Amino acid sequence: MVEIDFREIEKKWQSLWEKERIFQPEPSEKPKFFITIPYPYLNGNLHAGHTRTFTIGDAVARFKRMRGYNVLFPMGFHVTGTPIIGLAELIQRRDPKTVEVYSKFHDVPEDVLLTLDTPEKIVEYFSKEALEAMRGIGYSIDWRRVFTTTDETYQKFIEWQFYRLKKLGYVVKGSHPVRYCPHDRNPVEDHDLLHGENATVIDYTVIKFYYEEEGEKIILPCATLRPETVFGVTNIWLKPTKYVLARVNGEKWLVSREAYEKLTYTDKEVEEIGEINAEELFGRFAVNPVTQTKIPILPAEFVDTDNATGIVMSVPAHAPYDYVAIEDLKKSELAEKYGLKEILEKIQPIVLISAGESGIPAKNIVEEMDIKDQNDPALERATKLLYKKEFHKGVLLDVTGEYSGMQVSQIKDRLQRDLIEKGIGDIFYEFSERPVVCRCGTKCVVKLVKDQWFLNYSNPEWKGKVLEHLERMQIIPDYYKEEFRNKIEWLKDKACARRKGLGTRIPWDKEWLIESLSDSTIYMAYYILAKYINEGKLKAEHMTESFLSYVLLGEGEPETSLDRETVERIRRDFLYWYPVDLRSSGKDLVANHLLFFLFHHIAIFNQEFWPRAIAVNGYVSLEGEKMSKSKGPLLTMKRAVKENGADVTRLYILYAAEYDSDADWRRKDVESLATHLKRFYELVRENYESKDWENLSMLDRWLVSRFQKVVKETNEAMESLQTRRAVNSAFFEMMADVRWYLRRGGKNLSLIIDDWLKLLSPFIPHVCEELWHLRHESFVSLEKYPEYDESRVDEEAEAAEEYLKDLISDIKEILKFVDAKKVYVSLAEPWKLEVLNLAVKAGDFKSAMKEIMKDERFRKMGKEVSNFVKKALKDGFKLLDEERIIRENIEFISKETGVKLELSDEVPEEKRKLAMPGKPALYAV
RNA sequence: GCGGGGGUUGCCGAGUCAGGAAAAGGCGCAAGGCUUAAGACCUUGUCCCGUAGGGGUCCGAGGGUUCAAAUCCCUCCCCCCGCACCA
Repeated sequence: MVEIDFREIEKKWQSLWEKERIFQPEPSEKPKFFITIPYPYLNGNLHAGHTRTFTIGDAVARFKRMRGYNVLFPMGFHVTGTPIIGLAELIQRRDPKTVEVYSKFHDVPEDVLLTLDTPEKIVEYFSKEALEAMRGIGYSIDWRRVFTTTDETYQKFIEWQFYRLKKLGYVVKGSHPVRYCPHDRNPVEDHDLLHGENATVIDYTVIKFYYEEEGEKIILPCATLRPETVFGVTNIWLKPTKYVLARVNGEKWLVSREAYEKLTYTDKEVEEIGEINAEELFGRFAVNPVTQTKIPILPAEFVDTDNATGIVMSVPAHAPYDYVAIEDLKKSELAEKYGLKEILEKIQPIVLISAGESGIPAKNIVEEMDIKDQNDPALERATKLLYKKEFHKGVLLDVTGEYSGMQVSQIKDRLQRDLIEKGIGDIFYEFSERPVVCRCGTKCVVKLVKDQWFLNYSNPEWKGKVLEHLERMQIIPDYYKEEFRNKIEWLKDKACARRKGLGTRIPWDKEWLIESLSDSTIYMAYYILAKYINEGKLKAEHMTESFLSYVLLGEGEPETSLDRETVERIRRDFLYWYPVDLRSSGKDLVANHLLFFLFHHIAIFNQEFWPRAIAVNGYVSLEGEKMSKSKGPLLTMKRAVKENGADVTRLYILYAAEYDSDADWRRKDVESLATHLKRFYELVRENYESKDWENLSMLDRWLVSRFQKVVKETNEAMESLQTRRAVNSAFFEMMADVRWYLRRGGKNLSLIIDDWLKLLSPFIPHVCEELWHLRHESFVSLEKYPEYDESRVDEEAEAAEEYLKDLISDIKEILKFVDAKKVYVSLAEPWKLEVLNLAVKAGDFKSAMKEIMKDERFRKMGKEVSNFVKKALKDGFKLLDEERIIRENIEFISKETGVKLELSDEVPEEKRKLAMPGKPALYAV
């Protein structure tokens, strides 16, 4: 095979597409299709993951364009947030790991890398690289609309958006808990942690038990994850150690030393005013603020002063720990020491939850598991088991008063709210697992960030609208709709302001920056403005609030220095292009960006401009290994294209996996795919001649018919974004048929080549363009995509060819066992047509089988008959002229099998009996 | 734990919704052809048994429904992803 320089072909067509501006759409009478892919974040080079998502998008864009749509496919660059700043700092410091990863995996030459010591230089470098990479792989992007999220004009757009959201009441103030390092005085992200990456922040309900000292309430803030058990509290546990007495928001609280430290990071005002040894309190009584009952304060070693407040309420009926601790205490000398004997005798567990068992649940499980004392490790398991059971199956009993009859699983939030409203409850944030340690070695705490700006995603009305619109949308693959539904319901308010990073300031509160996912929600509309901005017509000073409200929402009058004609043109562009018809993205964005994308569109735009469809695709691994931007391994888009060529890279990534399943990039497979593409190239070049539609042979009709089925399959697959299925059909399966056609002596391959090139051009546009131009002047990229033409389907030709294949394979099978020179062929006896006639009469498979199975003869070979009938019906059974097929192809069969063939009755009786229509008897001698 | 997805031949993966020849297609491997040779290319084979186109096994495990189950129903096991304020 001749060497083909794919890179040269690719560059040639890329520059011609560019020169002829064929991917720069303007509004027209044609129906539009607006497809967007999330813009990449530029803290590195585009990699195989981007390659997958973007190539899927490009294939769809090209497909839709050829299907007659006016397609807009734009791209921008995302640089807002902290990682680029972090990277600049690492480069300044010449951090060895960073230098290694960026030179080795991101392919940035080391000397160049070291100059990228400011965020601006990083953005400039990587945006140039990204642009080259995307051009080099042949994406049909309209580059007139490119932008960067730090552009002044973009910031105007974001400011407008946030004013809008604020006006709608969707930006609110609040506080929220973050993981925080007291030493660095900063919130800590996952990669800043030494330990505890898996720790989450959980909210304990604090219930303000109290006792009185000289007429003043001293609050014992009990922290619990099960506030409903407050109705079953029999006592309070303190560790026999020193506690801190503190003034907390005006109240006097007793908490552990650790808890006091933690409180100083919350939004509460705290001040230490003394120290109390818990021992002084043992035997004294406190009041349960919910039930008003008096309960004793008792010692327990199992109390962890580093967990929440360090004060625990005891519910022996439902908490195995509490039950066992009371039993232990009865036997311990501590009871004697603190004079608790009498008190302990009186303690009776109070059952308040029914999960369908009798007696005291904690006692039952402790006895069942034979737990001896509070040091028994099985206690942990017992607690989990009981908790789980009661959470899922438990119902609250009458002792819980107004909550009686509620399910345990439903109670927590409501009770927490009620308690806080009554002034007897609070929240204490704590890590789910400890310790959580910062890279600097300091133990992290939960810090409550005050007066933070939030996007109010929990707003039920907003949520409701999003959920409702979701039902109208197309989600690909469809099972992701359920995932979206769940995530929308789960979404809580999101802090949308930051102290640090690149981006836009909150226009009414300039000390805050808008968080980087919050500024990337409706920017698809900005692509429409970007064209005018890049032309130099639209400038930041033109972009007043009223201008943006006018062109994007059609509201009011535009007060702007921009000329009216341009304003109107922008408005018309928006009306034409919006809404987004398809947003195609990696699945990592489902639980964040794609949700925000929906929420913000629904908040800001009129319903007719809400997104129509979302598609989700999976990740890419390298030789089975997970990719990592910051650690490697990584394969850049540029390198993939440089080593394999654009079309091979595209074809591979589209074919490697379907939908959200993950694709694996395997060098060997990619290389072998290159040979397929070369074979295709040669095949077309050698056979691309004028075609003869006049005298079609049966074989030609077969080829044309098979191609129609491929066209149908490919179209269907692309409509649902199944690129793997599409490539498999359009490329691989068609190749197999073409090979058979040529082997059978077909001479008229050109019958399908024009359409075949069109069919493949969304996947491998450069090669297709090159081949297409052997006989045409136009761009294949702009041709009309082939459509299924049923009139060209020829079931008879297909059945005949199938018959031939079967016959050859049968003969070969026999020849494995018999060393013969000649094969006699004898056709089936006519009565066997009965089955077929019955089947054809019945029409569909089910009733056919019912009818046929009534006959004992056929029933005996039920399976065979069923298979036979199925096939006959599926292929639109034609009574084949078997004799003619054999006679016409007798030489081909001989050539394929290496034996002589003869139609003859010399086949022995017992073999002739076995013959079926479509399956003649054979006799080899 | 909650939610979503999945378990098919040496590997990747179709087939499951609408039960009816399991294994399309790709990779890998093997044989033959072509070639000075290698590569590429073409052909064939690749669950087991079989000196006549056949038979058997089989779709994570176990039950059930049916003339017929990878597919429908029940029970169980295992794997992946998300659970956030980070792009």
